[in-house]
Amino acid sequence: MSFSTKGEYGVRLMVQLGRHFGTGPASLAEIAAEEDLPRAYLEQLAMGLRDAGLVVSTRGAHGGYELGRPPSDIRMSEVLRALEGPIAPMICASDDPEHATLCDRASNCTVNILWVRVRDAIAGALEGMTLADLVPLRLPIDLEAADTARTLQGALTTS
Amino acid sequence: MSFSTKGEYGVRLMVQLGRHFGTGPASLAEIAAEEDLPRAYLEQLAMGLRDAGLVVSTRGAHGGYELGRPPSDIRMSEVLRALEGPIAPMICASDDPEHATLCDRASNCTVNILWVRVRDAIAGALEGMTLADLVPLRLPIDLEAADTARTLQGALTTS
DNA sequence: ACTAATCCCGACCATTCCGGTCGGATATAG
DNA sequence: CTATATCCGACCGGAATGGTCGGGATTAGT
Repeated sequence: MSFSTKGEYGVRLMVQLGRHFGTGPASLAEIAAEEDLPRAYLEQLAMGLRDAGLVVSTRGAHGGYELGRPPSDIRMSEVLRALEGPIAPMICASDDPEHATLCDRASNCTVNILWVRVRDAIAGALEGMTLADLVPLRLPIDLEAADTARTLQGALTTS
Repeated sequence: MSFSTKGEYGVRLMVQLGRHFGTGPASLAEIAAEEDLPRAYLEQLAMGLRDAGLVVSTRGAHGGYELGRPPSDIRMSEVLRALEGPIAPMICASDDPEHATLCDRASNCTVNILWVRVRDAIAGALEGMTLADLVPLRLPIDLEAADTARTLQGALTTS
């Protein structure tokens, strides 16, 4: 169970764009250096994010990418959907109705409800965070988040 | 974002074993036929589940596999960990402390908290279900589960 | 003892996916 | 005109993984 590195790199790209927010377009070369990621590969990801409307591109000299909206207005669920497609821990439990393929053995398939629950859990976690939560370098929010995570986990394991 | 088919097939295997619970060992050939899965491949999965102590094997004629514990005593988190290894949406956010590799750029990495939250959400969802929830063919519990899922989703999207 | 059924297990194959590269077209600032 | 960007399709190599094969060990029934 894991996200692809497309997701990882893409999120890191978005975070950097978040840090540059308001200062005009940032070139991919710049960001590739900051995050130590392959520039050519970031191009692919940036184009996907642009097609999803999350990012605006400016071509030519002094061009680059910038966020289309303030970071606090970008839910992480949107970001990962743009990068990795519909959230679907299993083919038969996809976000996207278009993409969902019914179990061919729907009669026997009681398993589906498991994947659906997992999917909703993931979607919920992603829905609950915005890019703004990830932009700051390290602030009190770090500890705070760790705390809430810990209490959440506690609540779950004791239930 | 998805589980491997190892997870899918393995869960279906476990569900079948759950249905055979109490009636002695079930052969893989039998289960392969019931679920229309490749028998040779199920062997690999069954052995992993056996090593994890979730199933017990009996060799020889009329042998097979059976659950080591009643279905209601088997958390789905255990099953998927046995099948797919530690729950880790990202390498830097693994369940297993052994397996976790720290971000090399821990200073910059505010992203980690995102993956940790997702991981906890997944683990929570899996922890909250047992094999017994998946065994019944289709009973009232189906509708009930669908209902709770729907309300859960509602709670999440409105939060 | 013989046989059939079954797990056990390692070696192996084939393919798909995906991270990543390259090269060139297009656009723009200076 | 040139330097700097994005843009975009074609391509590559390797890893992961779904899946197969064959043979050995073990046991039940006869």
